[in-house]
Amino acid sequence: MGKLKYSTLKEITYTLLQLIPIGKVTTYKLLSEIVGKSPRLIGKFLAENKEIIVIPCHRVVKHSRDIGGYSLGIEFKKKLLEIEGLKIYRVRNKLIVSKRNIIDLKEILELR
DNA sequence: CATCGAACCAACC
DNA sequence: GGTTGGTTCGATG
Repeated sequence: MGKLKYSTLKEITYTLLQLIPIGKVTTYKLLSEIVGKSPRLIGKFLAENKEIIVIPCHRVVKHSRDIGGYSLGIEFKKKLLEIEGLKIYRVRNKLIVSKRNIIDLKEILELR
């Protein structure tokens, strides 16, 4: 996805988020590979997300499986994910999601 | 395993 | 031009 403006890329990212099933998460990196921008920028898009309800930005974690950040606090993010059925482990002051819960949207979209 | 620095890229100042 | 993000990766101890 080459020459698109910031606001368009952001909308695309938000649309992709809607495709993540409840009980699954994806990562900043996997999203960045679809959008064609840096994971850092994907994080920025999510941080600017105001529609916390309709746009499920809590379903994005770091590629290291660390739960990552959340504008309403990572404890709340943890709670939301647990409500959706994910198991989250606390490993030495880090919150980790298990690998089988992480999906790559490229597979759903058949982008290969 | 923990810490660190660099790469990342558009917005904002 | 420098700083700033809900990040990542490789190097180092």
